[in-house]
Amino acid sequence: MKAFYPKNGRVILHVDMNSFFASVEMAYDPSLKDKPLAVAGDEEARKGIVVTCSYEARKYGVKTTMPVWEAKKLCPHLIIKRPNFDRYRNASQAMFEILGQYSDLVEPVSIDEGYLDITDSFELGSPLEIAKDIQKSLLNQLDLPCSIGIAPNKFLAKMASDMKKPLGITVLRKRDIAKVIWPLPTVEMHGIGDKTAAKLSTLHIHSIGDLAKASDFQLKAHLGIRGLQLKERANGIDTRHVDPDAAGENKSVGNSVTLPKDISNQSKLLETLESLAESVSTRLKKKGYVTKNIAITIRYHDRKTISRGKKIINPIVEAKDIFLAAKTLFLNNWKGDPVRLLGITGQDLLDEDYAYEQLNLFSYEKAAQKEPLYNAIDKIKSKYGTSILQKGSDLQKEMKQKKL
DNA sequence: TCTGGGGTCCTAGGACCC
DNA sequence: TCTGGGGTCCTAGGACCC
Repeated sequence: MKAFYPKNGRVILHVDMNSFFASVEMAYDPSLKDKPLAVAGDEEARKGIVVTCSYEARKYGVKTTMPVWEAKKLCPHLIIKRPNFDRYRNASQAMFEILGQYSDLVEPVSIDEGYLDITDSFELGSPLEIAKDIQKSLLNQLDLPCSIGIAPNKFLAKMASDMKKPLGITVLRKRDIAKVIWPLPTVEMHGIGDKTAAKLSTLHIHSIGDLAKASDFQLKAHLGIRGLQLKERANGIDTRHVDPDAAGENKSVGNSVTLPKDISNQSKLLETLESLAESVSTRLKKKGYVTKNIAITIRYHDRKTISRGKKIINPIVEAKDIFLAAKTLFLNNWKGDPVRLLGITGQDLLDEDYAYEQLNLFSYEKAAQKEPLYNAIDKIKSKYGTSILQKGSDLQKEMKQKKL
């Protein structure tokens, strides 16, 4: 096991829960076990899409994102369950608690997968022993199956966890890359989707091995710097660290709904925006953010989707403020066509604590007590008025200019 | 009979400034 | 007639992932 890995190298696990939502439903109701099960939304409300399905259902060709009517055609006795996200979040939390017992370096990637850096967990056993133990714990304690990849970096660990499902454990060493990874078509690579695969095809790059040997010049010309990064990955190079703090911070918070029917009635659409503003506000508050940028999404009858956003000087979080911003954007951009989906997203998030600090820092009372720094602030205050919280960033700029 | 909802990252063009 | 070149910020869209 010492030979497993070069000095100064790392041992990274990628833990990927198998058909997570369906597995959680089965753990919750064991009578569903060994049956073809799909978690999907309501067809009547135009949300009839398979979100996840059991391996039993996959045998019939049922796949994620497949419309329910199509899935039922392939598998007439398919059992459909509505998604229950609270249930999945709870299961996810329990899962990460278990992972945390094996390393301090756990990075959640999504609700059902995460990376562990177990380089310093050698006292718990060899990497393979640790992986087996994790898999067993998740199965025994939560009744949830997973696949695990073991590799010297994140990319290879991710590729490895994909290779045996369900309940697989795959070790992928650098020296295995040419034999195991290179024969795969490019679209199998994490980070390459249909569009990029098609583009690569026109360059006569079909397998991951082709990509690994492709010319930098050509890749850069057609895919930009991303092309060069993909080539590195294809060669098994990935220097990203497992960062336990990476998750938990949001860059944006948004909600969207597909309407049960296309709507062109303005007041009905505004009602929808209002309720979206409510949920975005609630979620921002729960996560402790305020936002400086509101964007709306409109999808039309023909699925053409546009987004329109606007930076806001004064950070907001209240539903009425979010609604006002969204409403303005909507009325400025909507020409009356039937709408299929509406969404609101807060991007450019700011910690509410930070915003609160700004309030304290610039509050008149505190400022007045401190000389001479705050004399200048006083002047700025009289210029900007009393809504200090909102003007925090402007004040900061001005203070910077005055070298305060 | 089609085609959800939550995100992240990257790019390209225009405005604006020096 | 001719009309630089960076740098930054903002906006919109696209690709990808689960």
